[in-house]
Amino acid sequence: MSSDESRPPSSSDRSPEEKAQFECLICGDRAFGKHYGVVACNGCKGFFRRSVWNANYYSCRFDRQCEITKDYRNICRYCRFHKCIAMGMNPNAVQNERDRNVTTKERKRVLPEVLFTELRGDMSIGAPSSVIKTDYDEAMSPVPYKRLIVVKQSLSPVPSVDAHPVALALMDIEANCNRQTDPFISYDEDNWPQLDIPLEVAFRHPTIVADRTELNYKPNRPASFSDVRGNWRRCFVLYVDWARSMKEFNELSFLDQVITVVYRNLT
Amino acid sequence: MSSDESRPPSSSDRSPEEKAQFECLICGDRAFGKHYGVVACNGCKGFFRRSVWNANYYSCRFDRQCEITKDYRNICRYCRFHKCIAMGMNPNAVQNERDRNVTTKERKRVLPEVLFTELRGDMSIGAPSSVIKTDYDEAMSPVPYKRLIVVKQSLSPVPSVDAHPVALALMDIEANCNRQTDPFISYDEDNWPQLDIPLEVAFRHPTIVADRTELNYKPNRPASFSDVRGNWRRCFVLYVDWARSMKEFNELSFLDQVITVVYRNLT
DNA sequence: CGCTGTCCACGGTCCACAAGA
DNA sequence: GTCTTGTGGACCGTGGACAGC
Ligand SMILES: [Zn+2]
Ligand SMILES: [Zn+2]
Ligand SMILES: [Zn+2]
Ligand SMILES: [Zn+2]
Repeated sequence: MSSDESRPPSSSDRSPEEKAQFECLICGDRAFGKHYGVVACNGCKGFFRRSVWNANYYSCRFDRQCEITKDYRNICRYCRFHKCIAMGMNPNAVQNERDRNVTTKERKRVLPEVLFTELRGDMSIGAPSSVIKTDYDEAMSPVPYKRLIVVKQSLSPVPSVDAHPVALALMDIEANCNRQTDPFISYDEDNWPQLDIPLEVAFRHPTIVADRTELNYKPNRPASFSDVRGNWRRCFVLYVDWARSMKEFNELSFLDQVITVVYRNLT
Repeated sequence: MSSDESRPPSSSDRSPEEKAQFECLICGDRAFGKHYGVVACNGCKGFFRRSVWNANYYSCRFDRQCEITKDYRNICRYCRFHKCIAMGMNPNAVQNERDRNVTTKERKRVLPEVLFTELRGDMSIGAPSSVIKTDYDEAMSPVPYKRLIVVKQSLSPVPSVDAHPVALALMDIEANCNRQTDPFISYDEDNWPQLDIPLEVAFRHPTIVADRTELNYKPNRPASFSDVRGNWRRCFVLYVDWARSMKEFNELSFLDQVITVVYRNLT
């Protein structure tokens, strides 16, 4: 996670006067310790937690390169959240809601307890239209925590993307999803970061997984493992775009189910 | 999780690599040994200790049936603490900062041969109003450790609850205390668990002692030993409810004293 | 209202130590 | 003496509450 810092990054002193202070890796504000794996200030800590919890879709009004500093960190939530991820903040470290404390007046918060199904065995899905027919009531079985996990070493044989039904299905998806690209590409194609994030977070912030690079289905060379992984991640974003475009017609939990059906946990 | 570990539940290996792991009886998290008499994880261990120490009143926001699992164990303190008790965690094994030297025998004492009989003939207490008048400065005498002990075998003859002044006094207590019932009854009436807990803990978490079943003072049959014990436990909860309802007017220590005056330790 | 961030209570990991075996 | 076992406690990083914006 964190490379060997010259100093131990744990906030050793809680003594009131001389508490060791560090610099928030996100915004540069002063920090007193690690949060979700990263030396961060309290503001970025709370922001990250709320971002993981709340069902907000962030978008950047500018060119996705907003600089995040102490004074301007609230200008763009999209770029702030992406910097949190880029700096290594771990969404899995965000825990569940806890018991409330007695001192409060009754406050109501609706936490959508999204459950995902576990898909075992082969990834045998058809076109998206057939996926939609999946009975998701049955799929609501209590498997509490699904994650989207992408590791760098792809060891098992991976079928060619071009021949896979997923890829075939993708080609039928709406053309505007296919055409959707991002103006600013943040990931180096040969050096994708590893990911291990809750599927829900990935669904809500798909560009964490991959940038919307231009899609190209024509084969031009034998695919390497890196190619396959990159394609897979790009396809995930494409699927999410597609699913989100039907958001008006479906329940959110249902869409989560669709995503879950498509991508199974690779652990 | 270590599922197939069918070894005796003493954490034999502390060796770094293959330390034997068990499953916390409370939440299912991995555990390395017994805590307070029960195979439990470190989290439940600390939670139980703090619950016995701190002056917190837990309450369940839901229906008192919250499932306690690793991921969701912090959602309801009430149900977590009750599960600790139900699984056999022994509050007496929680030591105090002061008297640290508790013998292992004391810690491992499950439920000794100590007999409880509070409903003896000479327990002449009057109505609660008279109890309030008790000089509690005198009662403040250093009696550090009171226990509420209920064992299953009630051997000595016990007078009928209906004729006892305790029962008579209860009938004068506020009607809303009488009417207070719990939506979910967890104890099987014919199979109460034995109890041996500090009185303070019982005072703070009365539903450990008994559920708030509907009260009925009318005699309809000769009371069995089981009936008397059940009534006594139910009455204890009623008394605690009553005492707590006057919390605004009295010091907590005073209330503890009241309870202590009413129920004395027979160890 | 809704989001932000300060501040605080508490959760859980890890360790020293004490009592037995 | 060593080893096992289970304490309390320090510690850091969680979430909660609430005021401010
Ligand atoms: Zn920051
Ligand atoms: Zn931006
Ligand atoms: Zn546990
Ligand atoms: Zn509960």
